[in-house]
Amino acid sequence: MYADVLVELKAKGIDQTFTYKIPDSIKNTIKVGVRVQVPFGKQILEGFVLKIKNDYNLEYEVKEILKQIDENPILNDELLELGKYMSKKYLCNLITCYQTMLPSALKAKNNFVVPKKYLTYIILKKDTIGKNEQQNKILEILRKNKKVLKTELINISSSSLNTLIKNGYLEEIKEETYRLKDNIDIVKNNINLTTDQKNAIEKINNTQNFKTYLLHGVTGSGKTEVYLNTIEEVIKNKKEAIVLVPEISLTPQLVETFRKRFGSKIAILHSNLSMGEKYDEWRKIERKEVSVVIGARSAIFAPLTNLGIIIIDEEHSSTYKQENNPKYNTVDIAIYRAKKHNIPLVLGSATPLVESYTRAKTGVYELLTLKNKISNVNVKTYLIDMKEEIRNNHPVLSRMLEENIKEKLSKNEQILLLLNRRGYTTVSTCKNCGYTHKCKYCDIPLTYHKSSNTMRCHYCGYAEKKLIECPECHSKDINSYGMGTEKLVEYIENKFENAKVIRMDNDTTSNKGSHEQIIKDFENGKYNILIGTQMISKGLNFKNVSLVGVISGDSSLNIPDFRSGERTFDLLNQITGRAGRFELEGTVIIQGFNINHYSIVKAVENDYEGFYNEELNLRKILKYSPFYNLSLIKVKNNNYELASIEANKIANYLRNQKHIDVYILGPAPAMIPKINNVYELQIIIKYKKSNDIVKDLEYINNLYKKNKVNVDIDINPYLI
DNA sequence: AGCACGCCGACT
DNA sequence: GTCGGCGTGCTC
Repeated sequence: MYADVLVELKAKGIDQTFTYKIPDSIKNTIKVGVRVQVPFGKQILEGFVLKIKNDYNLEYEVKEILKQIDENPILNDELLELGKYMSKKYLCNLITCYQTMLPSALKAKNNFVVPKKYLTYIILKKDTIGKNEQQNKILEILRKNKKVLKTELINISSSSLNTLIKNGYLEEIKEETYRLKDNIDIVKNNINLTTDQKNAIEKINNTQNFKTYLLHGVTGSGKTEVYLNTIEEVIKNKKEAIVLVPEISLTPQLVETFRKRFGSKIAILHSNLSMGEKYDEWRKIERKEVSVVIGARSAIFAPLTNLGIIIIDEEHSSTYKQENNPKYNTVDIAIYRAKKHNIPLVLGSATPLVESYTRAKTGVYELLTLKNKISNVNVKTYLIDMKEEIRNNHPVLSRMLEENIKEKLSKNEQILLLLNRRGYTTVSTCKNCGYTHKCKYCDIPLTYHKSSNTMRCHYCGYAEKKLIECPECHSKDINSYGMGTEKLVEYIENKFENAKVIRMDNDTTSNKGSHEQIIKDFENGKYNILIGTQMISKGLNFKNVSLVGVISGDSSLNIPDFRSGERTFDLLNQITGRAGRFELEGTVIIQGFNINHYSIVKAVENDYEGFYNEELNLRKILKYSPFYNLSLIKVKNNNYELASIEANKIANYLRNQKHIDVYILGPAPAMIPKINNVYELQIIIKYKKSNDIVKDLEYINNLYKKNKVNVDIDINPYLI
């Protein structure tokens, strides 16, 4: 017998299986989907068994499998097939697809030890009479209990314990344990549902076949309650659910709600878990100990075999698109799995993607709308034109925002300030010759970080010392412009003497648990102003917050990306929802230079439909989705000339195909033209019908598999 | 990915 | 002559 094995190497040239002989010792145990260890050239590698067969057609003798690693398949039939689908759809190696579906502990990787955690117990092997008081105490405990944690007995006397073990009366046994313990009291919630909620729940629960619902409801309209109710029904029918959220650590409050409702029936997968913790959660799923999996993007691959529903919360979030290979879109995968299981897929959002809302309007999805449940609290929103304020010598805080901060501080109420830029200053320039301090690997301006006294690149992470003099003209007159969160904190602390400010951005939340700590401290009133990047706009509900200020509400509009309008609308809509969610009267003040843009105006008016119509119109004129598909080809090399030559060849090839309704843009330098010393050129393809273009892309992808110029294709990218 | 092979320049 | 630089190709 022989096996086709897909080895762990992810080089573009090795996207194929290799045949090995199955030794007699594992003939009866080997299965498709298990990992095996194989010789490969001079190395030893791990790989997945994809096929077992009786013969092979190679003119030479094949090598033998060295050993079988897993008793049971790591990849079940559904995941095996899903990997092949992804590999084809996203033009990515099969092995990379399988590896991304699995937690690190289960990926094919030779010499990687599974991080198991054991608890050591002591059992009574042969009863005896103790030689002293301590020994008798230990023996007495073991006569009452079959097995006792070793640590408990060590507390009595470690030497007596060791003696008893040494003489064979007691035995040490190790048992694998889960790292995350849940002792959760399930709270039965008898919330009165609105008519909208009841209607949505009924529709979803009565779904007999695959169907996608778009659950459209503003913040506070009770989408979570719909999720919880439909999942309860799924569990009642002995089926399972996957719930996806953009980033678990940013939505601790939502996760808490789920834990309270489903207790230990739930597995939580997120990026802050250690490798061992992830492995444990995965095993709970495999062993059918849980029926609900909640997690970020990759939780869509949870190996549940009896799915009853898939829910994707905040479906518009860009985190659902993976930026590295395989560049999959989670919604595509969810649709694939929901079809396989013939079940409903629920996409929830207050601000759906224009594409999704269009699908709902055209009947591809079914639209379920939740109207605002919370009796309209007092929230007043103001747009401030900063051009006017600068003239009045108020370049950072408008007069109105300053007044309001003063007032809320005096009333002992809390304030959120959003500034979507971290660091201290954003650009450092020589006043004498105009030299700008840039990253030597990426060619973009470095941001000064005062807390670490370094200049940092926000793209590659490179850091160096602050310039004392200009490297070009040796002038010492270096000027720093722009304002990031670090500087805003300082500014506010100087301006308001009773301000207790805490900052929340990527720099202050990199340690495990620090995010939660900041939220807790702010909630408990240790601080009265929370300054942060867009991180503070999602999912947080603070009872005492009565003022939300957006320092630069139009900054996200300046990003040259066709979704920037959508992102701005989402960001402002979200942050606006942070004020006045409870009894307090809320004020929202949005500052900007371009405050008449429809994304800002409609966000303030909380008018999704209005925003959608404007945006759709623009997408039509500019030939973007949902009217056109988009694909992005990136050509990368550390030699610009070489990259440019190949990029032009590719663009010419595509143009020569002369497909109808296809537009080829470029090649042009990518938004960040050089990252880590590698130059990037991009070609954008806009097209109506996928078939022809997909064939061309497959051809190009194959052509460049062995080329030193790296060609990277992204089907329907989020960012361009 | 890692390793052998081979072709070319620099040097004991 | 020989050592070693790395570009190229192969691994069941």
